[in-house]
Amino acid sequence: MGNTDARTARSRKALMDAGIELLLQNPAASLKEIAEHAGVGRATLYRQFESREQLVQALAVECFELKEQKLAPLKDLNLSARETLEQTFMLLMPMADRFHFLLSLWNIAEQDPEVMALYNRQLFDLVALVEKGKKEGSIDSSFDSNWLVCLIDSLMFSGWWMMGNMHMTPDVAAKHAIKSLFSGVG
Amino acid sequence: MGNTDARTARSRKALMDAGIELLLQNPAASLKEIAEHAGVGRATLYRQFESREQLVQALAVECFELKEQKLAPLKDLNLSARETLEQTFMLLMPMADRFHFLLSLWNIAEQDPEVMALYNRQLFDLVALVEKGKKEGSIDSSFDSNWLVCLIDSLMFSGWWMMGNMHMTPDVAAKHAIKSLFSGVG
DNA sequence: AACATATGAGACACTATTGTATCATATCTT
DNA sequence: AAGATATGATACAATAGTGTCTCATATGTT
Repeated sequence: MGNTDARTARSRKALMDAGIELLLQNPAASLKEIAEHAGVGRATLYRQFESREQLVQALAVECFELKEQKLAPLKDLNLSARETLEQTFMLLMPMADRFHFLLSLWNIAEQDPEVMALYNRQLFDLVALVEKGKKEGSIDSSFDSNWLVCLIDSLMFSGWWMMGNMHMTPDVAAKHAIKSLFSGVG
Repeated sequence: MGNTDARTARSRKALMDAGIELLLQNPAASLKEIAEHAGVGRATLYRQFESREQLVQALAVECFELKEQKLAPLKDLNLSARETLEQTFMLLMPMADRFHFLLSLWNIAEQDPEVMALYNRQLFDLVALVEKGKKEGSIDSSFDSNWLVCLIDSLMFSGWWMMGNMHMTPDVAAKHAIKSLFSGVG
C-alpha cells in the first residue's frame, strides 16, 4: 500500500506544507494557489488528493499525528499529571499554528471519520490526564473537566497569537501558559 | 446620511443576522445562501453591500459596536480593575460567538480601516484595564500585558466552545473564566 | 542502460459564484 | 390617497474554481 516513489513523496510533502501555510492565512485559498505555492503542477495535486476536502482532512490527520508523535516520549516517563501537562505545553507550543489550522477548518475536518477518531482519542487522553491531576491534588476538583480541557486548548491559542503577533518564542509562551493555568494571574 | 426607509432597515438587519449565523458555521457560505436564509432577494443584498468583503466588514463593525454598547454601563461605575474585568466577562460571554466570528473571518475583517480602528481602540482599553489591575495589585505584574489581554480573549473562546458544545450557560462560562483567570486551576 | 512512472503543461467541460440590469409589484412616507 | 422607493424575480454576462484527460518529458527504479 502507499506509493513509495520518491517523486510522489516529495510533491506530497510540498503540497501539504503549502496547504498548511496558505490555508492558515486564508482558509479559502484555491487549490491552484496551493499547487503554485508548492511549486507543483495543479494536476499533481489532484493525483494526490481527490478534492479540497480530502486535502484539508489529510492535513488535519497530519496535525494530530504530529501531536501524538511529539507527546510520545512523555508516555514512558511516568510523570505526575502536573509535570505531564507542563511538558505538554513545552512540546506542543511550537506547533500551535497547527491547532489554529484545525480550528479554522474544523467544519471541513470534522466530516472525516479518521479525523474524528483521532480527535476523540486525544480528547479522551486529555480528560484522563486532567482527572489524574484532580486525584493528585494538583488541579482543583471543582472545575468541570471539559472546561479544563478547553482551557488548555485555548492557552495554546493564546500562545499562537502571541508568537504570531508579538514575537513571543514558543518557550516563553509555554511558560506563560503553564503559570497562567495553574496559578492564575491574580 | 443613511437610508431611513423601514424596508431597508428591516432587510439589512435580516441580512446581517443571517450573515453572522451562516458565516459562523461556514466561513465560505455564499451570498446566495445568506440572502435566502435572510428571506431576502439576492439583489437586495447587493444593494446594501457592494461585495462579500463589505458584508463581512460591516458585520465585524457591528460586533465591535455591540461589544462597546454592552460594556458602556461599566464606564460610570468606577469599579476596581478586577471588578470591571469580572463584569466584562459576565456582560460579554453571551456574545462570545461574535468573537469567534471575528476570529474566523479576521483575514477579511482586518482589511477594513474602520474595523482596525475599533479593534485598536478596544485593545488599548483592555491593556489599560489590565495595567490598572497591576497597579491595584489584583493582577500579577510579572505577566506581559499583551499576554494578559490575549488570555482574556482566549477565555472568551473557551466559553464559546463550552456553550456551543457542552451546553454551558453564559453565566456559568463567565464564572469559570473569572475563576480560572484570577486563581488558576491548580 | 533500460524500463517504469510521476510530473508539468495545457486543453476541456462543467459548475458555482459574483455582480449588474430591468421591471412589475409591494410597501413605506408624507 | 398619491407619490416615492425598496423589493423580488429574473435574466444576463463575466469570472473563478473544480475536476478530468492527454501527452511529451523528466525523474526515479531496477
